[in-house]
Amino acid sequence: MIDKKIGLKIKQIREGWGLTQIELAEKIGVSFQQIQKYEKGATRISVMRLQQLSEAFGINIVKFFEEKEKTLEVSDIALKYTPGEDRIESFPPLNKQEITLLKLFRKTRNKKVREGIIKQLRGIVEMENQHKEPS
Amino acid sequence: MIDKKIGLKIKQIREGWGLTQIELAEKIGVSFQQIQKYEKGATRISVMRLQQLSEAFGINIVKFFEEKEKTLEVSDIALKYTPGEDRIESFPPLNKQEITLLKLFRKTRNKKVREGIIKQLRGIVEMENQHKEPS
DNA sequence: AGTAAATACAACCATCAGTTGTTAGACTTT
DNA sequence: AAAGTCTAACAACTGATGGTTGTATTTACT
Repeated sequence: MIDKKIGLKIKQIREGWGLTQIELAEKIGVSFQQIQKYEKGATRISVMRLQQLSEAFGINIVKFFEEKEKTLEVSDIALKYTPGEDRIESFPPLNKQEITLLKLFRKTRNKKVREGIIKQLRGIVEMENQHKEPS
Repeated sequence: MIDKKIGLKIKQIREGWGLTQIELAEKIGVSFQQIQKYEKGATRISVMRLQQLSEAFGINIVKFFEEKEKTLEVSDIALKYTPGEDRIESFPPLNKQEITLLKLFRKTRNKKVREGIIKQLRGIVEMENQHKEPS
């Protein structure tokens, strides 16, 4: 019962952080299938694991026990986001540049443009990696 | 490590409540020897057990994680990720596309690239607006 | 100092946390 | 649209350990 709640919380935070199960698993040193079990509440989570998870996420461990979502203070940034799309509750802390990026990204209502930007970024990242360490 | 801390906490609270290991054990349905292991930190404590213990004691589960009397609070959120930069905690939830964007954006270590992307986006947005409603 | 309690220590056992393997779906690329 | 890649779900297996029982100390009260 409680493991299910915690598991859901883990999943929410992980997705909010933009991590895959695999990435998270590597961070705390278990298989990604085991992460799945945690998220599903299929196995009992030990306090130790919770501790590791909280470190991986960079949050305080008690966050896992907060019942309802500590509502997010949206006010300060105030930009319209399409309220109908599926959104993820928890998210990584953003710096100012990233916020600027997101605000602009959300301003353009052109789907093609957004996809193009992402594709472009993907190409750049790939290029950087190839340049740095050719496997 | 953490199990030892928690175990000590359990012992302290139990003694504070004036319970014997046997009494506590009966309350949560394990042998008193197992309680000993918890208190010594000899076995990993599961979140479920902690939950049961918190109910037996009639306290909130997060009490087990309080370091000292000092209440540690929200401030310690995730600054370890990029120490130095100032980060903002709250932001409207991100959808999947936006998370993809952020992940890519963070992958590129090149400052010029990031600035370029933003500049480009800014231009696009401006163009869109002019095209739609010429003042 | 005897005995009844609470706690500590040890050895064993059965479960289940964690592994590997496979499959299915969601996106990208050609 | 087919092929390749990445992510997540599902299954079967196994070793570690959570949990048990048994015995030995310690503590405390008469």
